[in-house]
Amino acid sequence: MVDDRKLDVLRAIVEDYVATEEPVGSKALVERHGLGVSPATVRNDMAALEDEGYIHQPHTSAGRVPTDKGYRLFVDKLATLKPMSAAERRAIATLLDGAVDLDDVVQRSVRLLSQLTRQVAIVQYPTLSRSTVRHIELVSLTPTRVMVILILSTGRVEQRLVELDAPVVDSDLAELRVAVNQASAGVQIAAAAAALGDLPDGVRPEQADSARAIVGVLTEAMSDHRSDERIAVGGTANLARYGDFETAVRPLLEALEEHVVLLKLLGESGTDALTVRIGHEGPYSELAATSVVATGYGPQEFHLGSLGVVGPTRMDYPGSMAAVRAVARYVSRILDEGNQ
Amino acid sequence: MVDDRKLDVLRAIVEDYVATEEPVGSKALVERHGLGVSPATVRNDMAALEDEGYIHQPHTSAGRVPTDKGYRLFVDKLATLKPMSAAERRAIATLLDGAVDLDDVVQRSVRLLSQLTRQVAIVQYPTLSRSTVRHIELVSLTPTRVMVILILSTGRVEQRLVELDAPVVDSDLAELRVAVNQASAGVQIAAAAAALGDLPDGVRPEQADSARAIVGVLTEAMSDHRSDERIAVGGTANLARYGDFETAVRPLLEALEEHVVLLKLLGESGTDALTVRIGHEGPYSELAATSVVATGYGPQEFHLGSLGVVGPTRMDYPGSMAAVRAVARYVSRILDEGNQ
DNA sequence: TCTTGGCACTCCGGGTGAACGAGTGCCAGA
DNA sequence: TCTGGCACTCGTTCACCCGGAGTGCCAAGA
Repeated sequence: MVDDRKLDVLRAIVEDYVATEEPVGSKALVERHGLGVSPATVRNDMAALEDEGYIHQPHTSAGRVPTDKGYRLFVDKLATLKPMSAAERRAIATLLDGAVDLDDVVQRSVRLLSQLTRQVAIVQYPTLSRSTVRHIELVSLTPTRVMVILILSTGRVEQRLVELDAPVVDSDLAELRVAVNQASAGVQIAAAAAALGDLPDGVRPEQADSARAIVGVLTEAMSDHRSDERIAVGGTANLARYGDFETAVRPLLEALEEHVVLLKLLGESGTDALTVRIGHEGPYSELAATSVVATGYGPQEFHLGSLGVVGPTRMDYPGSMAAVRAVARYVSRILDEGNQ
Repeated sequence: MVDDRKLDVLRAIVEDYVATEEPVGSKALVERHGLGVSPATVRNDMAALEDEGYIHQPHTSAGRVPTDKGYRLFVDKLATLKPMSAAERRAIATLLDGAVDLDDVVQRSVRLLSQLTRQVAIVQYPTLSRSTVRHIELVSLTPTRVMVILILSTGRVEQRLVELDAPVVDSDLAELRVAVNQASAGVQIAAAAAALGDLPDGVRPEQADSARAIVGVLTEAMSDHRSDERIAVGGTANLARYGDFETAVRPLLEALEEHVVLLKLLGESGTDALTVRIGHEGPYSELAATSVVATGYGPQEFHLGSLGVVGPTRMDYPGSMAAVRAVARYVSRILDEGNQ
């Protein structure tokens, strides 16, 4: 049974442990929180909580430390998101409003998130796959060299250089430009890639080769999932605050190098809900000592990417959750504005 | 006086200390290197080297450790660049040749450099300021919205969105496109920005407002030094190998967050020479325990940016220097090819 | 004059053991 | 059901000691 006072005790343990980084004992607990009972009573509750697996004793006659299960209960039942202060809201607004392009939005978000939470922040660039084609531009640099520029609805711009076997004149290029834009403007990129594939058959035979080369590059750029894997990381210096280097810092540092790992951590779930993954709940056993607070972002239920923070299981969940949600909302709003 | 044998002793001390990370004593020295003299002789030499400030004793009755001055002498006089192995050369070639665009070149270079040296690698993106304008493209998205795309000789592409007060028809836009390209194509961007500034006066009055808006955005993009400060960092996980967290790892981790600091570390000197900055020789007293091996890159004496590695003063200088130089050369070559 | 073996000395690092104290579990009484 | 008391556990800290690596110096040899 989990009665109210035991929950209070658990909450107090989590809060104290997060603050002090040291196992917390019964006496300190009643002193620092106003639970109106004696240490002995708290001890009984602690024993019960330990039986049920919510807390754990590093060794006999040490204080208690929350287990992953304990944090989970705390997050699910006990934590109320810390509201952002007015100053923090202002900081978010002014910093993000100053962004000049998509890259800048992402860079600033990472920085912001890591400063707000004093944790390591990760932000996934908006994925290509869900966005639509806004415009395609063909620029002839020399008669046999064409720069292909693909502009997407998220504001992302991809450019590729194409070498043609035969020279192409400007008027032909203009025709092609119209054709590719007709085939793909406003269309989701998977569909656009398919539509473009058929295009070379429809053009005049003299143009077919050039068209094929250009369309080839375009479809490749559209299906290039390399850019789906792009991720920005910030706040690594916050790792310095962690105590145990070997079990907590080193594996995380290694994980941060591997963007594939980070993507998995963020959870490609595609859901926009705020999710908290605690210690062993995550996919990597080496990262059993770290938790992830993440959420999707994107205008109106439209999942473009994820962002979040990673840190030790002993982290300030209410604060991190609030910050992650606030930043995600703001980023979503900005992307929406740029899209109208 | 610094005779030959003393130099040999210094070299041996540096090599051993770098390998073992422990102060090296006279006995171990004669055993591991084939200096044909007795420990006692070596001790005399060590005492002399210490008097001259090249090595240092952490405490009485400990072995010797090179000082910054000692490393400096080692790098200047004693180190011969370790030639890259065939496998390493191949790895550089295949990895970098696979890059699809400028961003990719930079990303791959960081990765490569950090793997080759097992250190933290930093690569500066090619600066705008030294490059020339290859092409400017104006794309009308809606009648009052124009996407301005600036393509530079380095392959960098900058895009900006412009909101016009009055709608502009496609033929006018085409005229403008010709005008801006005539004014700036092939010109270094500082000069191009100046030339563009006069352009709005020369166009038909109806177009003047649109021209002003577009030129404004262009010149802003050209003089935007934000992108000059872009830097890629990789191999942070290699920090985990360092011993002393507080003095070596933490300050470096903090520095890595500050791209301005990194730029200063790389040395905006503008020179293409391979430079080694050892410990206190650098601009930051907090980083007295770290060294930087860096060089500029760019096609034929044309400095586009810098790249290098940072690590503890106790690092493998010959190996790092060779790797940095090899990668810089390869990157330069690739940028040159893309530029023809 | 340089090199070498010998020797006394220094000092770090690791290991041991005792005192301490924080924290616990349990029990009896309110 | 809560509380105060009490015996017990066990990690932490400190002093202390000892071994070993390494040194500086000296006197003798090349």
